Amino acid sequence: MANCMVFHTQIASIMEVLANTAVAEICKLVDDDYAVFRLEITQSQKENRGLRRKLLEMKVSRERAERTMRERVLASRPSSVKILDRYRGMARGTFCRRLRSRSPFIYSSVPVAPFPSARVQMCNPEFGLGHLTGGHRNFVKPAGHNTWRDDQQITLDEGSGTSTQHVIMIESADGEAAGTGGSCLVKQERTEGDDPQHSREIQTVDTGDHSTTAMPQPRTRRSITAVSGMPNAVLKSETDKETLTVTKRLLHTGSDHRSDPERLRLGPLGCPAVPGSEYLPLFRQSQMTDHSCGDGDRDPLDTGSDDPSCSYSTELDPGNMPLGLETQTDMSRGDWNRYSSSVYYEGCLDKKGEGLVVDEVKVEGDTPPTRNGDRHLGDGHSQGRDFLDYRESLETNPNVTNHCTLHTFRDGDPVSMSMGPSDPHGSNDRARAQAQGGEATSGNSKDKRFLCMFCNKGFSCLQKVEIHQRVHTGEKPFSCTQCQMRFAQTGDLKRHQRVHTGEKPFGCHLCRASFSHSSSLKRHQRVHTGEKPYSCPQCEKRFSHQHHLKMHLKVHTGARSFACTHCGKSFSERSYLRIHQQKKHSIL
DNA sequence: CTGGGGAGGGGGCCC
DNA sequence: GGGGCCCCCTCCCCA
Repeated sequence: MANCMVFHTQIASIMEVLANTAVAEICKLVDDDYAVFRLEITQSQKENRGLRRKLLEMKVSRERAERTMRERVLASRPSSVKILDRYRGMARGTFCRRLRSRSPFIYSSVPVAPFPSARVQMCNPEFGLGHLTGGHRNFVKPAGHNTWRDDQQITLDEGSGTSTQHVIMIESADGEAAGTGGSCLVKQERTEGDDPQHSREIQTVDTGDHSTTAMPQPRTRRSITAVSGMPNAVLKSETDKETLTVTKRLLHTGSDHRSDPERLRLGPLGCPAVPGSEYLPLFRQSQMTDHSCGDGDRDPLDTGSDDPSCSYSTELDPGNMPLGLETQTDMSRGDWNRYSSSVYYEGCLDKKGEGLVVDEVKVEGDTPPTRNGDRHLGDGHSQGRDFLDYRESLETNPNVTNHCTLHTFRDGDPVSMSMGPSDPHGSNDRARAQAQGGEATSGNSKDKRFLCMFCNKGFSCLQKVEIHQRVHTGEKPFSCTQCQMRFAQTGDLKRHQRVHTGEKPFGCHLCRASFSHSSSLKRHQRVHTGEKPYSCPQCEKRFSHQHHLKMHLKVHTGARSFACTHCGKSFSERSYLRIHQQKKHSIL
C-alpha cells in the first residue's frame, strides 16, 4: 500500500513536471509567435509609412515638375519686378499701393518709404523719376495717380545686404471693396543695423493718395495683432544673407473665397524661383486678374487658354483700385486652371529657396471645378489635367467644406453654360453635376464602400478604386510600345494603339466613314440625324459639336485668346493665328 | 484674308 | 474590357 502511495506520488510529480514543461513550451511558442507577429506588424507599419512617404513624394515631384515647366515658360517672359540687392533709399510719402503685374514675381506693395531700410518700392516711369540712387530709379507716385497700370515696372529693393529685414504685410479681402480708401499695415522689422529713429515696426499706411487728395478714410483698419503668427513664406536669397518674410493674413472672411489670400497665398505657381536668378519670388497669385471684359490691353502673350501658365492679363479698374496685394480673381474664363495648384497647395520656399515645400494639401474645396478653361497647365496635355481632376475630385469630397458658390463662377463662365448635350444650361460634367447636386461623391450608395483615399469617392470594388486613384497619383502603368505614351487604364492603351494600327472599328451604317472612337462615331452620326444638342444661351443657335459652341461663344464675348506676338493681332482660334503667322510672318 | 462653323482625332475618366 | 461621355486640338470649307 505504501509502495502504491509512493508510486502515485511519483507519478503525480512526473505529471506535474510534464505539465509544467508543456506549459512552458506553449508559452514559448506563444511568445515566439507573438514576437513574429510583432515583427510583421512593425514591418507592415514601416511599409505603410514608406508607401505614404512615396505617395507624398510623388505628389511633390509632380508638383515640382509642373512648376519647372511653368518656370520655363515664365522665364521667357520679361519680368517687370525685381528685388534689388541693395538698399537705394526711398523718399518719404510713398504709400502702400497695390502691386499688380503680369509677372509671376509680383509681390507685395509695402509702403516702407520712411525708413532707410525700405526695401519694397513701387516704380513707375509714368509717375516721374523719383529718387535716383545708385543707378536705380525709384519712382514715387505723385498726387493724382491712384492707379497703377499693367506696364508699370516695379522694383523691390531689399535694402542693404547685411541687414536682415522682415516685411510683414497685412491686408484684408475687404480691402478690395474698400477701394482706394483702404489701408494696409506694414510691419517692418530690422534685426540689425537699424536706425533707432526708424525702429518703428508698425506703420499704418493708407493706400490712397491721402497726402494730396481728400480721400475718404479707409473703412477698414487692420489691427497689428493680426500680424502675429508664423510667416507664410520665408524667402531667402541664394547668398543666404537676407530674409524677406511676408505675412499676409486674411482678416476678413467674406463670402467670396476667390479672394482668399490664405488660399491663394503661395503655390507652386506662386514661388517659382527663376533658375539662375537670385531674385526671389514672393507671390504670384491674384495679380493674375483676368477680367472677361477685356479691352484689348491684354498681353499679346496672354493667349487665354493657350498659355497655360503665363496668362495673367491684369486689367484693373482705375476707378476702383483695390488695396494691397491683389487678391481678386476673375475665374470666369477658366483661370482657375492656370494656377490650380497654387490654390490647393500651401507651400513655402525652403530656406535655400530651392523650391516649394508642400505643407499641406488644402481641401477646402472651394475651387470651381471648371475644366472648360485651360486644362493645360504644364506639358500641354495631360499633366495639368491630372491636377484639375485632382482638384475636381477634392471637390467631391464630402468631408470637405465647400464654401464656394460654384455657380458663381460658372455664371461667369460662358463656356460652361451650355456645354452639355443633355443639359444645355450647364453641368455636362458629371463630377460637377454630382458636386452641385449635393451628392458630393458618387460613392454614397451602399454598394460603393471602397473609398478613394484622395477624394473619398466611392467605388464598388477595390480594383476600381485602385484604377481611379491613378487619377490622383499620376500612375500610368500601361505604356505604348510604339510611341512611349502611357495610360492609366489598359483600355485607353488599347484604344490608343488604333492610332498606330489604323484600325477604325466603328463604322457608320449610313455612310462609309469609320472611326477609331465609338464616341467619334456617335458624334459623327449627328451629321446624318441633324441633331444639334449644343445650344448657345445667348442667340439660341445650335451646334452638333461642343467645340463649335465654344468657339461660337467667343463671338458673343469678343474673346480673342490667340494673339500674334509680332503684330499683336488677335484671333479666336489657334489655327487662325497659325495661318496668320505663316502667311504674314513666315512662321512655321 | 478673315473668321465662323463643320467635322474628325484622340486622351481622360467613369460606369 | 467595352461603352460612353467629356474635353481639347486640329483641319477644312466657305461666306
